[in-house]
Amino acid sequence: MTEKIQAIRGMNDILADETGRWQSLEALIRRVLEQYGYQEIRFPILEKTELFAHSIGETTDIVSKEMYSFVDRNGDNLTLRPEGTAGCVRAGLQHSLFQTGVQKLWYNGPMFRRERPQKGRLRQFHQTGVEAFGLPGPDIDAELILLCARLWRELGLDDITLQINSLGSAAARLAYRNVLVEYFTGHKDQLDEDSRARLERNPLRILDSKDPDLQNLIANAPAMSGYLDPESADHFAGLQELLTGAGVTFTVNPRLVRGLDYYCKTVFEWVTSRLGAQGTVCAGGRYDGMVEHFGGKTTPAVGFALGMERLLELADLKEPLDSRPDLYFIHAGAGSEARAMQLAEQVRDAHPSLKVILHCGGGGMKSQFKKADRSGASLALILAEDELARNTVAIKHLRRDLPQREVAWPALPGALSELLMNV
RNA sequence: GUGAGCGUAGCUCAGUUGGCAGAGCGCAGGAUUGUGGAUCCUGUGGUCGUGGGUUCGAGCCCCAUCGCUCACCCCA
Repeated sequence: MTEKIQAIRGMNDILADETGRWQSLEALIRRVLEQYGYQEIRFPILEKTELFAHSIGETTDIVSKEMYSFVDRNGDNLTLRPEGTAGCVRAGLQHSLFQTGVQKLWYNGPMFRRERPQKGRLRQFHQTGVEAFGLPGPDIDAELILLCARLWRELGLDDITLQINSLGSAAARLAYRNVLVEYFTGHKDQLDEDSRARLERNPLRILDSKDPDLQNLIANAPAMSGYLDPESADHFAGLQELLTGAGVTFTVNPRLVRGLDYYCKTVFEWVTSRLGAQGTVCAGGRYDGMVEHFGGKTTPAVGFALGMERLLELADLKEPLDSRPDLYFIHAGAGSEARAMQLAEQVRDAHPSLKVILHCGGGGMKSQFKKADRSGASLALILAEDELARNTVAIKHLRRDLPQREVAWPALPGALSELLMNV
């Protein structure tokens, strides 16, 4: 047997019976973002590998083992984007967006990471990202968090909790890093294999470990809060004040460090316990150094990303409006098909918002009625020998107990207006 | 990359100590030659994931392999 062709592992199809829920989620998010004055930006799925390596960090798991990278025909190293922030910054830089003051941007689309798929984690997954450039204060951090809180409210999600932390300035982070290395080196015998490797490459991540044997050691580790530079400490205090004032409840989690290297100062994560092992629905933070790092002028920046698949699993979303057709046009007998097609076009001209299915594929009246019923249409239009001879169309109610009518062809659009106004 | 569980019809799943591969749903047709839904009848459906082994005989036992799922790791 020839092997059935299959999608790549972890890259799922979203079929027609699911796209309605996607559309309503996307529409809701778009509406809220526009409410806050954010504008959509679109940038490529493919970028030069160095863009991600230099922003996310060479030693992070994403860059070191999870990227879909390949060599282009001209020798360029290209990578399917594992996240959106880097591409957004690149686009902003390339088009001098950061010269003109504040930019509040959002984007939505597929991201790619070559991990082992599991619940809430795919190799191609979808994120909505929101980024704000040019604002240094905690006010914008708070606005982003309030925006998220509004989304959860609108989605009817009340079991997502907020965790925040501050990583401090680059210098403070470096100082803290040294303290941590010293501490963990002193307890090297207690560390597991992964954590020992991280001691060299990314010691902050040890704080994130879920290994139960390490929890005691981690709990006693020196906390970042003790090493914050004054400016970052003020910023963090300011953020907490704003959140409290806005009535947002949060937990300060001193071990929240996030997996991407570019974060500084504020980091935050919205978490649920309803999703198994992948409980993070939304996460982000401040990355003041990135624009400058790529050659732009010093530009403060904050952003976050939403995991669309994870959100879809949580939210009880309805199909947008009614996906069922309004009319199902049945026709039979010589000459009926061309005439029905003509009439269907006239109905579509007169009523652009109606869904009109013209029966295709032949078959008897009985089977056409069956299909009309299964389509969910509220009305059937019938054009067979009798009607054709009389220059009329019959209109039959499929959902209500009302008598069948017969109207002359020119009167069809008008008759439909009447009927649909009564529905 | 590591570990565990699961692969039988388009879908959901039965399948006894190893003995003729099944049901429901769906789809198609009919009972009713121009009228759907409820009911009844008929039909359509499969290299039992794949390859090997044990056996007179394998969906079932053994080995390998691929795929899916969940978890670790990590992350949205």
